[in-house]
Amino acid sequence: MTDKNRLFSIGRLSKLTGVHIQSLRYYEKLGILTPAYIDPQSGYRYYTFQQTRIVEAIQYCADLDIPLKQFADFLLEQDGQIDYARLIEAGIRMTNEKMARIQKRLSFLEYVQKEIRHAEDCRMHELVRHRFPERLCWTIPYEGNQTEPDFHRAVYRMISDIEAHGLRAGFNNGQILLCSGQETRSFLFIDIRETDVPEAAFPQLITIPGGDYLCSVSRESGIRNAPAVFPELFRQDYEKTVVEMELFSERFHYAEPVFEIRCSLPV
Amino acid sequence: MTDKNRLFSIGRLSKLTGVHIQSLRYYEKLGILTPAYIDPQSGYRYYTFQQTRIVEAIQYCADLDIPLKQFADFLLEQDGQIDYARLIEAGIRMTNEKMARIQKRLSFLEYVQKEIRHAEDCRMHELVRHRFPERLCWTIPYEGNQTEPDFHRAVYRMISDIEAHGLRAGFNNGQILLCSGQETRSFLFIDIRETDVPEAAFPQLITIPGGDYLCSVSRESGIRNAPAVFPELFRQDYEKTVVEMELFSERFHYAEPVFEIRCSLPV
DNA sequence: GACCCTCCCCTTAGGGGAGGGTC
DNA sequence: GACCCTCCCCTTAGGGGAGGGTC
Repeated sequence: MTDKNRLFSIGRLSKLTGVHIQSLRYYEKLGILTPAYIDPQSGYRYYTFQQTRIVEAIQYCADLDIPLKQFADFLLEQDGQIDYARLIEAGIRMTNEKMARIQKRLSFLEYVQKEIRHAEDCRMHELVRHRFPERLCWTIPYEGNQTEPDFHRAVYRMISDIEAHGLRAGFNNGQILLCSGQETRSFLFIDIRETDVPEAAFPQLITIPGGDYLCSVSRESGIRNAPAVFPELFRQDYEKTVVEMELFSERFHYAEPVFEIRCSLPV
Repeated sequence: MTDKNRLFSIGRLSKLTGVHIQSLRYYEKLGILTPAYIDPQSGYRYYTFQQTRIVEAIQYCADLDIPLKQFADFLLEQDGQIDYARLIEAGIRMTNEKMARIQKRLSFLEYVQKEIRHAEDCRMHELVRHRFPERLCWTIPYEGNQTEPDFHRAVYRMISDIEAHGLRAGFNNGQILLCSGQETRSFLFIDIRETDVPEAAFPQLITIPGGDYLCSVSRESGIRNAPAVFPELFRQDYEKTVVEMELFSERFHYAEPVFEIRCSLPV
């Protein structure tokens, strides 16, 4: 009935397209590639040369992580036609979106890499000068240091607060000291992931100013020792921001955290 | 024995990190996130605050499609440490590779989109002038047209030949006519995917020259009619390349293919 | 002898329960 | 009452067979 000279067996189609035989059978199962003819005796599948196009198109989808079931949307009503224009259009759109997502992750990785290099730097030298961007943080008043049992309870409470206010906690947390004249206020902080929240939205939000800081490493947590760590800076009278965080580390054991203390320089 | 105040239940860790409880249990199963403490009575899992870092790192891997089992490679021998430097380095490398792959696919999609637009153009107008890049093709001498049963057999033979010579067939195939003076040679062709193969590598390889072509659409295959399709060009005496291919189509049914015939213009 | 068939089990990174103890 | 436990079954796009007919 059918001119088998013009048809290809599944193995030949596989060779033609470079797609595995099992995949072709799987496409049939999904209903997106029906053989042109199936021998009723042997069950052998036969395909037309033109069906190579459909196989290619399916490959694009798989490559682009378009779910194959969705591929049926690109087959026009009349049997066998592919709406290439829409398929390609969707493909280009999804590819661009994916590129943007990956680009974002890449920037993040590069940011963390910078953090690591800074940490290395801090361990190598007594005092390191480094420029930091400003950072929006959620805070609560806190005295004491980061090794007391209270610290974890307070951090957990802050996280709950942040979530309760519809924000998301970031990766950085620690203590801040805001020193202006005789007055010194001490806080715990966690940075906020959203960048488009205005500082004025909640009274708990504080912006840690960007700019140059002097950094020093310590095995012990104690932000109140800042004047002893940075005597020259504390001899000068200006509004200081002091930050203490656990040092980003790929070297030291978590059970023995290392702390970094930073003090803003006069502008 | 353990100070539970400093530990987080699985639900709290889940909230802290934004990772599902099931995922955390799955990570334990894989051996990449062992709870700091498991209550022997209840089986409840407890985690330290520091383990949030490990969860984050696992998330980077999952995001980057790094197999999670491989994540163990980034945990240093001494329990609990993450080799962030290597992890980030691998992450950046893999991300860049992925970007390159996606970029390649995007260029391909854009190429196909151009093909579609050209096809549209051809259907709208009697004659279309279009510039094509040169293309390396595998050929065999062939008379007759693309609707004869011989055509498919010949195409299949060509594909086998191409594979046998270690090359890969591309998506374009059809007929070429090389007209120089009185002499006219007729071939079947399939384009070659590799771009760095020299034409001289095999006698079957022919480069279809790039440049401006006049294009016309026909419901029937018949490259030998070229003089009737392009009478003005055939009145002029220059070396012509005539190409006939199935028109790239998202409109017409495969059972009724449409053909495009192209003739190179004088330089 | 190479090709093709139909089962059937396995992979990754979890998601969605059911049924039953625990904080 | 909210939280956590252990099974158990399901997902995508196939890969790798076993055992048995077909070109």
